[in-house]
This record gives sequence, C-alpha cells and structure tokens, in this order.
Amino acid sequence: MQETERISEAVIRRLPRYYRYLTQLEANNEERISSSKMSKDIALNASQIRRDLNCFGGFGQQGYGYSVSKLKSEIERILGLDRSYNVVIIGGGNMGQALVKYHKNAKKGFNVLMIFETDEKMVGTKVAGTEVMHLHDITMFCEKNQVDIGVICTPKESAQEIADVLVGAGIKGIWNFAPATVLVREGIAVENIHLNDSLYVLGYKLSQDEDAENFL
Amino acid sequence: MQETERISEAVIRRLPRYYRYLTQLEANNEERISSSKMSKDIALNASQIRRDLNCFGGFGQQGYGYSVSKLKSEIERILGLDRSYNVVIIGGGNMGQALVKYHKNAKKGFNVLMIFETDEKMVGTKVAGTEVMHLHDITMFCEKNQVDIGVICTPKESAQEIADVLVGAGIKGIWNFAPATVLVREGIAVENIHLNDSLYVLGYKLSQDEDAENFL
DNA sequence: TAGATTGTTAATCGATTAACAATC
DNA sequence: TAGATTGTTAATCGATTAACAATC
Repeated sequence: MQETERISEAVIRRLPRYYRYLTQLEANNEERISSSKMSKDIALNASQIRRDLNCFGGFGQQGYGYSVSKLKSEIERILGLDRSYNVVIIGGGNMGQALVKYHKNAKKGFNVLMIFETDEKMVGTKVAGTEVMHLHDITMFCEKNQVDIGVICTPKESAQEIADVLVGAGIKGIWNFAPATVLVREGIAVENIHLNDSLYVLGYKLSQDEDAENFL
Repeated sequence: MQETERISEAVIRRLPRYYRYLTQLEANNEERISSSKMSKDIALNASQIRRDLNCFGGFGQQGYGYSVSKLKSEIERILGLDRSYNVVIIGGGNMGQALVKYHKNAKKGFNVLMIFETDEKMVGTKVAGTEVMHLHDITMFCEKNQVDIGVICTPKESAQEIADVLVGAGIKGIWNFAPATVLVREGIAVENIHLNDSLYVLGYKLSQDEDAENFL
C-alpha cells in the first residue's frame, strides 16, 4: 500500500500529461521508455518523472526503464479512467452545448445524463441528443440517478447557488466553467476552468515578453 | 520600478482571482478592502495577498487597507486588460465555434479577426459573424494583420504543426485547447486549456474522497 | 493619540533537482 | 559481468505563512 502518504496535487496534475505521452508512444508501437527519454520529449526533469511515478509503486525496472503498456494502464487506474461517472450539465448556452457535443464524441466514462436550464424555450428540447430539463427538477433528478459530477456553465451570478444545490443533491464533484470562485464543504471536489483567467495570464505574458525584447 | 524582479507565475495566476473579487466589491459599492477581509472571502492567506499585491508596488495604506477602485485598475494595468489583441482561431469545430461566440459576447480587448479551417465546406462561410478562411492562407493573414494570439482548436495530431506555423507567422502567444503538449521557442507564451486533463483530475479527486469516506 | 492594517523580514513548509547506491 | 536505469536519499530552491515594525 504505497498510496497511504497523500499524493500532492502537483503530481496528480502531471499524470494526464504522462498519460497523453504514453498513449502516443503506444500508438507508435514503442514497448519501453526511460525517464531520460521521456524527460526530453515532454520537457520535465527526469528525477521528477521517476519520483512522480514512484509515488504509486515501482512500475519501472532498473536497467530497462518502464513498460509503456503497463505504465499506461497503471496511470489509467490511478486516474480512475476505468470507472464511469454520471454527469449533468447546468446551463445550455454556448459552453454547455459545446461540452455536450464534446462528451458525445470523445469522452468515454463520463455520461452526460441531462442538461438543466431555466429558459422555458429550451426545456423539453434536445441538444445533441441530450434532453433539457428545467432547473427546478435538478435535486430530484440527481438523487434518483446517482449523479456524480455537475458541470456549471451558468453565468457567474448563479454559480455559487447552483453549487450549493448540487452539493445538497449529493453530488461529489463540480466542474466549474463559470468565472466565479465557488466554495464548497470539504469532501467535495472542484475543478475550475476559468477561460478568462487563462486569457488574462496569456495577455500578461505577452506584455512581459515585449518588455524583454525592448530591453535587448 | 518594482517590476524589475521577476514575478512568479504563481502570483500572476492569482491576479485574475483578485480582479474578479474586486469587480464584485465595486458592483456592491465597497470603497475599501483589507487583506484580512479578502482572505476570508476568497480563501487565500492574508500574508500571501499582501505579498502578492506588493510585488507591483505599494497599493495599500497602513491602517486603512486598499482602495477597491485603485487596486482594481492597477490589476487591470498589470494584466494588460487596457490593451487590445488581435486573435485568430484555428479549427471551426465545437470548441472553436463556442469560443467565437464567447468572444463576441463578452470579451473586450480580444478581437477575433478570422477562423481558419481545412474543411472546404466551411471556408467562405461565417460563424457568429466571423469569416472562415482556408488554413493555407494563415501565414499571409497573420503577417498582414499583426495577429498577436492564435487559438488552437484543432485535433491533437495537428496542434504542434499549427503552433509552428503560428510562430513562423510572427504570433506571440498561443491559447491551446488541443489535448497535446505544444513546444515553442523561448519568448512565445503558451496557455493550455486541457479539458480532458482537468476532468481526469476531477475523477481522481472523486475516488480519493470515496476512499476517505470508506476509511471513516 | 490609539487602533488598524500594511509592507517586509524571518521561519516554515513543500516541491524540485542532483546524486548515487541498488539492481536488473 | 558491465552497462543502464531505476528508486531513494540528500541538497537546493522557491513558495507560503507567521510575526512584527512601520506608519497611516
């Protein structure tokens, strides 16, 4: 049981990156990979890679490296990609619609059961084959269908309120696309996608690089 | 000139959060704010907040706190929200389309000039009022229109190739939505939005919380 | 002035990297 | 066996937090 010591968030956030890389290696029929080769390809320190992977158990072999397929399936297991989740989307605007389509096409394991809206004109219609239900039925629906994850795609004003409702309805994770900080009780996981924030940071970096060039 | 010492990325990534909070305070007609009140409301350590803000100069006043409007406009300036950027989107699929609409509605300062596609059926049409041009004209277009930012919304296979083309065409920043690591030369800024990665991390956290509950 | 709150230094904590012994 | 590469300890680096003097 190597997993007793809590794994830091920094490590977890690198796992999907390893996973993407391993998927690519597998597609190229590579059988083995060393931390030093990996280091070059994905621009992470080799020590760090070995340390990260070792958090979950000794997947490697001295003198050989790591088996691509074994490592890939271990990361799959750690990230829970072998499990499946029930998902609802709140808000049927641009982002909500894009996410429904995205899930339909690509994401196994995350089943979008329903979209919730307050706009009466949308209620009863379908978006990419997924039904739209009125928001006031969300608690009932989530309880009945054992929903794991709520995706918040509403305007920022309603984000916290929706989060509270979701948590009340027994949801365990929130994927938040609203440009607002949502606070939840311990034991509930929140992942934020703050598009604005990211764009602002990009803007900042651009101006920094400009300064650096003017300085030369 | 306090900005000589390089500001860490961790600090920069908190600025949009401060900014969101200040916008909200301003909407509520709050004139002043202390680091301790802020700390409670956005769940960050008060020392950290003071330290972060002080990276850019002494915006506060002992015994009083910070002026909401002054602090907000300082952060605006630091993040470059007073500037404006020329943007192109590469890939007119779900995500590309959602982003065009998003920018039309909400984002001042980021002007989407053109969408690029390889799908001949889309070329020449418009998405939410923005024209679609064939990808093979992208270099010419970017050079002619002084494009600052390229948004990659293509499948992962073409992401690196597109990034290389963009950099070759003089672009300074990349907003990457493709689930792939893009590597660029120094001086080019990249911001990644890896939706899959974020969802995987959410899945991981869910299973951790489950474990914790079983342990009780 | 007294009270409040910043700006800043010092202490702590955690994450990254280097180094190397273990071992395939 | 010799060479390669991991797993792991030790060293470094950077970020966070606590404490408090400065000052409004």
